[in-house]
Formats: sequence, structure tokens, C-alpha cells
Amino acid sequence: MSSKRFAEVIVELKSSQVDRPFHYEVPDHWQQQVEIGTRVLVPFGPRRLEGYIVGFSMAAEVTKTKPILEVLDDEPPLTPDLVQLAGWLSERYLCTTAAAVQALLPSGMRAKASTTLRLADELPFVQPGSLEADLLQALYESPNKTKEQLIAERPEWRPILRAWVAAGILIESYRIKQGAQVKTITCLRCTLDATRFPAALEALGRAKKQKEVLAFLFDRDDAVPMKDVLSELSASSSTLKPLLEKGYIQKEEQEVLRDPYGIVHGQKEQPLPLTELQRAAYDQIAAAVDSRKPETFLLQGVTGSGKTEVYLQAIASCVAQGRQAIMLVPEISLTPQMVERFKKRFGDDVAVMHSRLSAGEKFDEWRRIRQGDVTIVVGARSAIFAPFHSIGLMIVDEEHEVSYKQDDHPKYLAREVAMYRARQHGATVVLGSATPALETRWWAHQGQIRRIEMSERVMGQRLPKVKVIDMRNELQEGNRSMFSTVLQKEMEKRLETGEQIILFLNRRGFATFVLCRSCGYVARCPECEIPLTFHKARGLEQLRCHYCGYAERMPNICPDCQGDHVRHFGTGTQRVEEELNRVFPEANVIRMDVDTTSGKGSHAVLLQRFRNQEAQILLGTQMIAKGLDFPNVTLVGVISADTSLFVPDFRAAERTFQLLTQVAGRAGRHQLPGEVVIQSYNPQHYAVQFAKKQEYENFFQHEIRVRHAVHNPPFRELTAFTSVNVNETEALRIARTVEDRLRILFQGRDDVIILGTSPAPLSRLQGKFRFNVVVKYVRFKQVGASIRTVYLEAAQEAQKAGGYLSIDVNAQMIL
DNA sequence: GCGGTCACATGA
DNA sequence: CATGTGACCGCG
Repeated sequence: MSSKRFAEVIVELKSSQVDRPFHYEVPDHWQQQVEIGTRVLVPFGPRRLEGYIVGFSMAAEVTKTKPILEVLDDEPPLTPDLVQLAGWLSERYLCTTAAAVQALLPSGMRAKASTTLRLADELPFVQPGSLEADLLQALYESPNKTKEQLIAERPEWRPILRAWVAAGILIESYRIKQGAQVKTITCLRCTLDATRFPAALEALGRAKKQKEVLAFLFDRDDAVPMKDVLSELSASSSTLKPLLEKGYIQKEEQEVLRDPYGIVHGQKEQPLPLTELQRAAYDQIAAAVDSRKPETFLLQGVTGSGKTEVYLQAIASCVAQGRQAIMLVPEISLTPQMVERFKKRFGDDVAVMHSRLSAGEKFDEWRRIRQGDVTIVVGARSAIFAPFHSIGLMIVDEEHEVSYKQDDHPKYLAREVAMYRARQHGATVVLGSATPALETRWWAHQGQIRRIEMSERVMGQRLPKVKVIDMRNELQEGNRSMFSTVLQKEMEKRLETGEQIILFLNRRGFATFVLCRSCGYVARCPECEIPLTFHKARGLEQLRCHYCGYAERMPNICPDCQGDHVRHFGTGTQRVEEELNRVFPEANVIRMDVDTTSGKGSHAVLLQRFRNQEAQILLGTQMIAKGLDFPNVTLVGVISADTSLFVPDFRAAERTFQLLTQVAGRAGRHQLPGEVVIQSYNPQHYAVQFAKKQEYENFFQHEIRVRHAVHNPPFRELTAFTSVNVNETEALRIARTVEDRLRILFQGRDDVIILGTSPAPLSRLQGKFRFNVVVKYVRFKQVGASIRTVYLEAAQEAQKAGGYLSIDVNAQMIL
């Protein structure tokens, strides 16, 4: 045998102190089974931990070692390229390798090792009434309790347990419990062959039902699910018992995959004919996939230009080459209709991945991918980690969406992960949007990305007419309603003709805060300092904090000046609904917001009702802005374009433009011409003006100059440190430490700008103080190592101070 | 991340 | 000195 190899294992602990490989001996009987990516159970100090093999080293390099205790899977969960990806994630987003590994595997993958205890023959002598006596009694009474359970019950038993194990009074053994279980169903099989079957049937005598069951199973070659047998023959399980006892039939467990969507039966849908523009886009993408060289496209197509059909056909051509494809969509647009479209085109070659699946369902979809049962994945952000072995194409639809940035560690950006995997696999990335992220459009301008434009709508419909209403004039003219005269008139028209209306409430940031019109008092959450929002449920007027859930009654008089002019201000969907009921009492309204769509599937139900024309007006927030397509909608109203413009965020203009453009795109996608009314107190703002004309390119030209002037993306990348602590001075101190160290490290570097310590826009969340330090730099490669050092050191100090420090590399939003 | 251990305070 | 408590050490 060649010289012994030792496994380098990353243990499942998310602490920077242990974020390095540890060496373990591979027992001979596992030599064949372990490879890079294998999940193992290893001894780690006094504990047993799950870990992943990330490499091997030779004996000479190893100083200390213990043997691997267990190999946890038949097939390694991670492929070597995923191990490499985990390494990259940890470097790019400054997280531990363990955290990266966890992000790229389905939740529920984690196994739990538990320790069982058995009393040896020799019993300990214990003082009656002592801790030891209690423990001994517990061990007798519930011998199946694990060591972990006992310690959780009475922590003071821990040292006794340790002593008894050392003295040989207790014998430990461990058991592994998989997180998500492989689901099995019980099946029945006839054990008899043709020679013994007649005799057995005879022997059953007058047991008619038993004979039926036996004959039924004898006719089948395969095992049949028990519940099918019972329902088919309308037998009960008691019929089976004698057959099992006689050994004529046997039970066996068969693995099944949970399939949350089911297989779509019937004819697979055929590809649709492509327009000239679609054909041109398809040809370029398919050629890139063929070339097997990594390449990224920006597919910039106006709403209704038919991007999805291009995606579908590009995926088909990729799959035809024996390679796999990943399609990312924003979580919100991962609707049943969307999934159905893929299932209809590709049948059961498709796996679906999103956050609303149960842990078991996720695990099973993941296994279908890993085992090669499917070639296509449709999913939200994390689907970019699908464990395919040869990816040909990755599509990021609506690539500008903020939801492509993960909000906890590792705070990855799906678009970047796609581009990294493309380099690993020689794959093509397609970033699709009508309103691309400014960065993406800029990279296309610079030539790093190839841009394909689709500027015409497939059906040749005209873009909707957009009117911008200056709300300041309305107020001057004495219209105190939230609907301008124009919007109200247009709505009346639609209600008469029976056409439908979508009302969009741009509620980002400041919603319905409560303000005293006499003294300016604003009701805030005592914990978070965030303006409370007004809610009305079952006649009860309440103020609630959107971040921590705090609630109080709506005050009648101002707590500050005792005046009686306290009003809720801004506009929430509920208030618009009330106003609608007042102005148009005969109209049916469907309201969609967090309150009405919390239940599972309620989102889809409401949309279906609107589609069935059970209501003339659909009223909602961002969640109705995209992906919707209703033939009978001819009017879209935006109550106020302003709210998102004044969010303290450099992307506010971009977001507002994108939102307004998307919303406007909802109108008139079919035969009927569409109209859009945007109300604003700042109608002259360029984001509003360019959205009105649906001019992305002009908006881009304008905004890019703004970004350049103030050194914001795409000219610099932003990384944000957030120091969090219940103690304000400590939070501030850590943030200042970060700032000071960064200033020292980057002294004299004009490619780096440090924005000093400032209270975070959400300065108090859940009773904790938050301070931000933001670094702007040109190339992460040139600053990453320094930022990492500062982060690791300061994070440790923050922990000592009872708080924590988090980091967001390439932050999309500073919160 | 966390169990073990060590240094030190507290109390009789 | 026994016992409790908090910091920190090191895991292969």
C-alpha cells in the first residue's frame, strides 16, 4: 500500500477560530469510500462533530490525528467543485468555510449525533437524596434518554456523567440521526413462487379476503405500496397479519421522493415560434453554450418582449447536449403558474427549489438533482448551488432584484455565484431584465458582458400611455383625497366599462407613521426607534413596529403636547382600501399585502380571484409589481412615487425607476390599450420622468454620472461593517475601532474611501444599537485581505463586549 | 462553538 | 479550604 493519506476535515462549527482543516486518519475499511466532499463524523476534543472532507494530505505533513468515526453518506453530498465553491464563498463574503458549506446544502442535511448511555454491571454507591442518586434513578426510569437530553434537564449532572464514564460505571455509545429523513413507504411483496402458490392459496381455506390479497400480490412482480393494496381490494390491515405471519408475503420499505408539485401529465408543450429578435438572442446564447467557454450575457428586453421563451429554448438546447441548466427567479415570482410552465415544457426533468418547501421536500428535490434524476432546476436564490456535475447554462431572471442578495451569512449575491460557477463549468450565464442593475448595464458597456437587446414587444402592443400627476397642485386646488382628479376619473371609466384596475402602493421605507399635526410628534417603537405603523384590525386601532412586533393602542391625544391632532400619515393599503370603499362603494377590491398574504398559498388564491374578475380593483404593494399578467387590466395607478425616492439609500433612484417601470409594464399587455397614472409630489425627478417614458437607457446615462460623481457602484464596491450591541457605547466603540484600523491600513490609498462610523439607518433594532462603517474600494482583490484581518480581530472584540460585528461584502443596501 | 480547565473571588 | 464564576484555551 502507498503511503497513508489523511483526510482534511472542515468541522461544522461556525467560528473563525476553527475555520481551518483538521487532519483525521481514514480507517482501512473506509479508504475506498472517502473522497473530497464526503461527510464524516469526527472526534473533536470531547465532542463528536459532523464535518466535510476538503482534501487529503500525506503522513509527513500531519502531526496529530484521530481516526474518523463514521462516514455519513453513501454518496458524498459535495462534489469537488462545490468544495471549491465553498472555499471561494468564504473568501469573497468573509464567512467561515463551514457557513459556506451549510449555505450550499439543503437545510435538514445536518445530522445529529446523540450519545446513548448504558449502566455497566457494577453499580455506583450513592448517597440517598444526593444528585448522584437522582441521576441513577433517572437512568433506571428512562434508559432511552440520551446523554444530551439528561444534561439539558439537569446541567449539574454533567460532571457526574463524565466521572462515571471515566470509571466505567456508564458505557457510552453514539447514534446518528439524519436531519431530513429519506422518506419511505411500506410495500408488500409475495414471497411465494409458482410451485408453492397454489398450495398456500388452498391452505387459506375460507379466508376470502386473504386469498384475494395473496393472489393480487402474486400477480405483481414488484412490491406494491401497502396503502394501494388495501384501497384497491378495500381490505383492512388486519387481513394482512395472518399472511405476514405465515410468511406468504413480506413487508419492505421503499424509498420515495416527496414531489411537492407532482408530475404534469399529458403532452409536453412544444416550443413557440420565435420572433426575429428572440431568434437572434437565442442564437447567440446557444452558440455560447456550445462553445463551453464561460461567458455572461445581459439580455435586456422590455416587458413583454418574450424573454421567457428564449430562456426555455436555450435551456432545451443546453439539456440536449447532456448538460444541466439552472433558472433563477425572484422568490416572489416563483408562482405555481411559472413552475407549471417549466413542468409542461420539460416534464419531470425539472426540480423546483424555494423557501416555502418543507425541509423534507427541499432535501428530496436536492437528492433528485444530486443523483442526476433531473437536468433542470428552477428556483430562488439558493438554487444557484444545485449540485449538478456539468452545468451548461445559468439564467438569472429579473437580475436587478434585491432578493438575489442573501441577507444572512454568507451574504452572497446569486449573480456573482453564477459567474463563478460558470468559470468552473465552462458555462453560460444569462442575466435577464427590462431594467438591469446599474452595475450589470455598466459591465456590458465596458465589454465584460455581452449585451443583447430586445426592444420590441412580441405581440407588437404599444407601450402604455403614462401620466405623471403633480400632487402639489391637487392640494392647492383643494383636493385632499389621496386620488388625484385624473386618477379618479380614469378609475370611474374602467368601472363603467368593466375593465380592471391595479393600484400600486409604493410602501418601501416609511409607511403609515403617526404624526401630530400640532407639534410634529411621531410615534416610535420604544425598542427600535422606528416609526410605528398604523394597523386596524377588527375595529381596533393599533400601532405596530414592523421590526420587532411591538404594539400599542393608537393614542387619541398627543403624548407630547396633549393636542388632539394626532393623525396617521402616509398611506397604507388599508387606508387606500377604506378610501376606495368610500369613493367607489360599488367596486370590489382585492387587497394584497403582508397581512392578507401570510397564509400558505393565499397569494395565489387572491391573484386567481382577480384573474377570474371577482374584483375590479387589485390593490397592493411591491408584491404585485412584477410577473403579473392580466389581460383585462387597462389602468395602473401608483398612489405615490415619492416614498421610495426618499429612502436613505444610494440606490433609491434606481429602485424607484425600476419599480415604476415594472408597474407600468403591467398595463395593456394584450389587445386592450393600457394607461398608467403616477402620482407624485416630486414629478420632476429624473427617476419619475424616465420611468414615465420607459427610457431605461436615458435613465442609465443620467444615473451613471451621479454614481461616478459620488464614487458609488459600479465605480466602487461597498462593504459594510455593522456593530451591534445592547450597550450603545460598546457598539460605538467597536465601530470606531473598525474605522480606525481601516484608516491606518488604507492610509494614502486613493482607491479606498472610508465612510466613518454612523448610526445605522435602523439604528435600534430589537433593543440593540447598531453602527455602520462603510468602505468603498475599486477592486476587492486589492483590499480583501486587509478587510478580513480587521473584521476577524474586531469581531472577536465585539463578542467579548457582548455584541457582534457583521460584515456585508458588496452590500446592496445599507441597513 | 463549546466543553474543560484554570485562575481567582467569595464565604466560613 | 470548599465552592462558585468568568475568561480563555484548544480542538487534528
